[in-house]
Amino acid sequence: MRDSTATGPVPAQIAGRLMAWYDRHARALPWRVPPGVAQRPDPYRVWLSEVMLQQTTVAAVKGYFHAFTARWPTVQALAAAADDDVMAAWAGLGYYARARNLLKCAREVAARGGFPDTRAELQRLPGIGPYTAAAIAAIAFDRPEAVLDGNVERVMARLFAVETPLPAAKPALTELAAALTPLQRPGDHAQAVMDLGATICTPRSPACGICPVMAFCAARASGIAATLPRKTPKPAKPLRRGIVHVARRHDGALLLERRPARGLLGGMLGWPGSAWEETPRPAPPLEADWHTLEAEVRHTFTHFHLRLQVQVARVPPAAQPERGGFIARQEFDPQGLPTVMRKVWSLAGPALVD
DNA sequence: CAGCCGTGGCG
DNA sequence: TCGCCAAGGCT
Repeated sequence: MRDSTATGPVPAQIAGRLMAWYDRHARALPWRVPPGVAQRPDPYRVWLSEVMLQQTTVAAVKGYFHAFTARWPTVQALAAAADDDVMAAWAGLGYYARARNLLKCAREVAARGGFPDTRAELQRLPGIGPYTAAAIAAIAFDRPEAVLDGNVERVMARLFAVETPLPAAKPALTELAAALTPLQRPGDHAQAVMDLGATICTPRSPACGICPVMAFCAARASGIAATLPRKTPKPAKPLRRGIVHVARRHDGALLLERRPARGLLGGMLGWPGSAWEETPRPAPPLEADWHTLEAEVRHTFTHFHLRLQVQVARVPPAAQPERGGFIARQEFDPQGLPTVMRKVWSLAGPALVD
């Protein structure tokens, strides 16, 4: 539902310019039906791509999208997948709550016989918030819903010279985006604004000279385009430290532990170790002759920097760990680990070679 | 509702 | 090297 439409002369002109530009310059993307093709995209592929694209770049998503759609071509297939297989397939993409919610959502959708086709119903599903619900409704079901993501926020802030910093400006930007959304081809309009933000109206050094709506842009007119949108400064990231333990049994098996379902790296496999805090206390998963590696692993999460000390040990076949379990060398695939754990393996693996 | 939640690329 | 940023959602 919108409280306004693109009926005013200026919004209609802007939307028209955007659509004409999109018809000529739309990027070819694996989940996208090109403009002008009279065919609705598969809601499953729209949903999957939109969830993967949450706070994630197109380049990072492409490979995962191909892997998922090849292995699970339908929402029914994904709904029937094993949890651990989906988590391992998602490994490296980040924000692992998305993968957990993806499975929950797939199972709800499969059980009800398909995706709902309205924004309100879509938003009741796990992992689908205001943005994703609007995007699926507009792109897959041709509903005139306005999407508001980081790209749209930036384009609206500049077009209409909104100087209020985010997140306070969000309601105003939402209204502007809704006022610009046309009743015809709302899905293409949404993708046009996002494409514009991704390729021309970029965060730094926007290419205003080739922008299809330059003539309408208030920020461009006053020379402040590159300074918008304003944002309230974020606090600095603190440094946390940790100690991880990589145990290799004589038969090659490796000691791994599945992390708690919620929280950081929730539900993912990892190496056992200490908590990550200012001054961690060692927490070896079993008694062994631990050897500390010289190099540390450095990694940055959303809200803190991490430095990990890595300890390795070879342990006898009868070793009984207090936490985690041994995984046979042949079943171990570092690609199924989150990136920080892959970094640990890249140091520990060579140190444990026979 | 503000804090939590990954990762990689870029300037 | 470092901070910013990306097709946000959950609690």
